[in-house]
Amino acid sequence: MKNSGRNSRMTKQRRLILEEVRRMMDHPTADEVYEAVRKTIPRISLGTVYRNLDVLAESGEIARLKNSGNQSRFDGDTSNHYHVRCTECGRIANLKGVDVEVDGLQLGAACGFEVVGHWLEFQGVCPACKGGRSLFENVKRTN
Amino acid sequence: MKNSGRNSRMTKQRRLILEEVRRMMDHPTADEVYEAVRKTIPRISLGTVYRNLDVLAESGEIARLKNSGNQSRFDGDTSNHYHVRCTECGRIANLKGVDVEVDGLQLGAACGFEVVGHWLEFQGVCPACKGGRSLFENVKRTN
DNA sequence: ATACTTGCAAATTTTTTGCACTGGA
DNA sequence: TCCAGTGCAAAAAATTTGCAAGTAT
Repeated sequence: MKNSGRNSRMTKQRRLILEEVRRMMDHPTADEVYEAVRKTIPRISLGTVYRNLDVLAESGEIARLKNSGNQSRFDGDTSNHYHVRCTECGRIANLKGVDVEVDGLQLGAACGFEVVGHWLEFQGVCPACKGGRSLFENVKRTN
Repeated sequence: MKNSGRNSRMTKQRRLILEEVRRMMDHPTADEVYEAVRKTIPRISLGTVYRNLDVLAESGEIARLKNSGNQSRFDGDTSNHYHVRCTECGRIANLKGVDVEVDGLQLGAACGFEVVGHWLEFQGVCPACKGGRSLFENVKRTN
């Protein structure tokens, strides 16, 4: 909806932000992206990061994750996959090789909407949070 | 996690907030709930509304919806159902009678998490946004 | 050259919190 | 009675925006 009909320019800020979001596999927040890109462009502003994350999400080059908190998280991997979120620490992991068949027409008949997509996310307890004595105690915890 | 092991009291503010969220079928934001309860308790504070929405969501009496924007929305209907969100106007509708079978163990094996639940939401275009000339032109638009 | 983009700062929006007082169980 | 809950106000957190200067195309 934003930026419609206009040209967009690949500035070095935008390119770096895109690269960083793609490199960071932990679904970073805007602030985490800001901290990351600052290492390369120290004078970049947080506003620029927000503006570019919006543009990139709008154009589909990155994905904005849904969340029940108040901080957006982004994913540089836009290939078809779902996520699992740890209910204990909030960590998000990718879940590939799983898909849900959606009969859009049937759903549309049920609700009156023209269904164009869906969002599926799982909740669970990650290996690190399952307990110190588990088989997964060697998994690094980031918080 | 919050309020664990302690007593909670059903004050008239908390009861009213719960009633209003249950009555409002349009998945209101905290501010919309505030405006609604103010008609009955004019001196209630926004902080109280936030605190109670948190408590009620924590105890499972209402649900906090996931979203990709920056304002939490709540649902007073905690029965098992999914949502459809309009990509044009943001309106959210309930979708009952649809369910997804989740093989938690198989998923767990795929990602290492102990899967305990899931969130599924559909995106679509609502009747009112499908266009003025559609069969749905008589559906009320709220924005 | 044009107009999209940036850095900076200020402003907005949304949510949280400290504190003294109140009231539910 | 007693401590969770409230109103109020201030603060914090998250995001957006106005503007003059910079830069991709």
